[in-house]
Amino acid sequence: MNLKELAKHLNLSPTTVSRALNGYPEVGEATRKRVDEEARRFGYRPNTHARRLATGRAHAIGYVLPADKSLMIDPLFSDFVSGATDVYAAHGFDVMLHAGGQEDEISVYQRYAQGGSVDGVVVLGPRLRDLRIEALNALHMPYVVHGRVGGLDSDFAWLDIDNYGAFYRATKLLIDLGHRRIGLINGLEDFNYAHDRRRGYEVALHDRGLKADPMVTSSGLMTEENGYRQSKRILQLGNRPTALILGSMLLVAGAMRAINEMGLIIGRDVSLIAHDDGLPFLNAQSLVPSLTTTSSSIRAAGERVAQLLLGIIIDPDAELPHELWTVDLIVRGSTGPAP
Amino acid sequence: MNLKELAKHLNLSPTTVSRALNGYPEVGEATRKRVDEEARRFGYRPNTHARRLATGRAHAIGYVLPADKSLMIDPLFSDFVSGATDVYAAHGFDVMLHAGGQEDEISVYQRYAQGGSVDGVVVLGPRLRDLRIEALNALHMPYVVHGRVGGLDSDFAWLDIDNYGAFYRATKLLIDLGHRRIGLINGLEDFNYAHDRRRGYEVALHDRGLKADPMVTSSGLMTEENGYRQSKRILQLGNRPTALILGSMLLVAGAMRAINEMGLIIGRDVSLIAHDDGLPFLNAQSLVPSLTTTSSSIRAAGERVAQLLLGIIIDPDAELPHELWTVDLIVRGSTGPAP
DNA sequence: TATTTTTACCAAAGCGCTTTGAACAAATTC
DNA sequence: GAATTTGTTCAAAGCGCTTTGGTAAAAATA
Repeated sequence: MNLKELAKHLNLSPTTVSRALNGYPEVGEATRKRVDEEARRFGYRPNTHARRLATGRAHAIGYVLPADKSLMIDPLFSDFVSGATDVYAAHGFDVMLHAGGQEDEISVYQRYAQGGSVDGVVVLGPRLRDLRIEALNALHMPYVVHGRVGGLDSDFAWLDIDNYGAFYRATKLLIDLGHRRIGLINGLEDFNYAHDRRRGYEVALHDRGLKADPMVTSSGLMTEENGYRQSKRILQLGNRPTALILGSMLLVAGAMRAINEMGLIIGRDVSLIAHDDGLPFLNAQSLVPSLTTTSSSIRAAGERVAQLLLGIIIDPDAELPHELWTVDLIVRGSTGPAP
Repeated sequence: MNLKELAKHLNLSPTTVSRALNGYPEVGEATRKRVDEEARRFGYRPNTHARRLATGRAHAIGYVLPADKSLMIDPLFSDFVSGATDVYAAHGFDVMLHAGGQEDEISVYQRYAQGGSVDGVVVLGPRLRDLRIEALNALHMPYVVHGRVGGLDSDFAWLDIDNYGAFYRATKLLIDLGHRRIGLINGLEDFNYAHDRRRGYEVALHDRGLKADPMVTSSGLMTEENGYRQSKRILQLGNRPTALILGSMLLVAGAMRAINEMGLIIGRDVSLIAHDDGLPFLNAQSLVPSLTTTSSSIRAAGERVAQLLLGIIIDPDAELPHELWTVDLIVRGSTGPAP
């Protein structure tokens, strides 16, 4: 069942039916109701591609995951996007996904732009110097960055959490508890978020007259295994830290394993603070002892990014949004006074 | 730059240019080369929607995640789909994603079908009785199920791993090692894969004259927390099992926490076998002791499902594929003789 | 040389929708 | 009562591509 058939069935022109369904004012109330009813009765849906061709709008958003599998933003992605698809669907937008392929992200963007496949994209996991931003600008493709990119002159739309502030406060909390030697098990510091976190950590130490010892920090993949390895390495040092700050719950899983294995007690021998993205499968509160965290819902961020992106697509003249979310520091049982 | 402009620039008709680019035979070698070169030079890409409207093919595949967040197939999804997008891209297909929305899956399928948005869908996480299959049949929408659905008369395309066999062999291995009381921490048994695993477990026990004690089994979300809770509950029983079989690595993370907390030694006091989907962030081999697993790459499965789906889309008359993958039982350090 | 086949190209129709410009009737204003 | 405005409707063009049904020139056949 297509528009023409529906129109013929209703004894109306396709024009009128199209307008009735799309809520244009120049159509009588009676006919509008009649059209709506029959359309529903026949289960009529306009052909997506015809509509897109006619309007010039793709009504789709692109999510392109990095080609390099080792970058591992994966475990977060499902949650990040699951909040978003509902927002898009409410506006009649689809989500197109390209994940971990051979083709690099910028090529995918070019393909999207030239084929008119999407009206905008979400940029995930921005690096310190990220070529994607300038590529997207050149393509005139609307986008919102989840995170920020340093060292760029041009303005761009972003939503980020205050990674700097979060780790600053986490470090400060530990210092206030008497810890003087604090380890950091960070994500890959090529990523802006991890870079910001380290800065927060270092500045907090410096503000209290302490200095960061590279021996007790690390930057790497946020896997359970790496959490285990790094925390073990750091806690086996002669002058071992009394506290660790970790970039993700997966790192914590590994760290707890190492700590248990070494016979140390969390919250007594070694305090732990980690960043918690609110992933449903790894709960900070239910750990024993429950975990002190810097918390921010990645799902909520995904949802909000979707709204922001729709905003700049619908009104291209609107100012580019910048949102910096403060991060909750939730003190639970894994942090205690320095031994 | 569109076809017409490119054609004018080349002093050719749009017809010829289109045919040249799409590899049709009725075009001279010299002109073909000329067209290809100029197209590349101008970065010409056919408009996706125009092509789709003209051909009647969406050149897109739909992935619809369950609306119910509690079902938690999420942590696997990124990996499952990341293997697939490359396969699709190689055939010029896009991936459309709808995740965790208010709208139930069948409604999304209807929307896809009526709007012609996708040429096929992948059905994820099939339940014991799954209404999606019949809905898709009614819509004449090609699909491949990752997993199987019981109790259906109609034939359908699927790729599944041998969950029954995997847990049968895992259980048998433990029995052979002298274990007589073996716990099972399973996924939600509303899912077919978890149902099959329990069957494998129960039949293996039965074959050796043992019977499953409901007290030492559980069926629930595959979260770290649930792994912790259930293993703790089961291991605190008066007559405690000497081995546990677990449905996922996340459950293992929780179980290890419980086991450490109770002062038990893995591989000595309690043996562990878990199913490993090969998620990059949680590595079975690197645990201490390394974990005995039933292993199957969810990424490889995702890739293969993509190939199968493309197969039945490209040739609708082809027979519906059914692939049952055997699961590797990899014996490592977490399994030992019963104490 | 005359006829058929092949090769290389093109004009035009069509995919299903939206949107522009026009038309007609009814309601309002002068 | 004539002129204008308003409210509803429609015919037709157009979005950018593919594809059908040609045609003219070149090559092969008779």
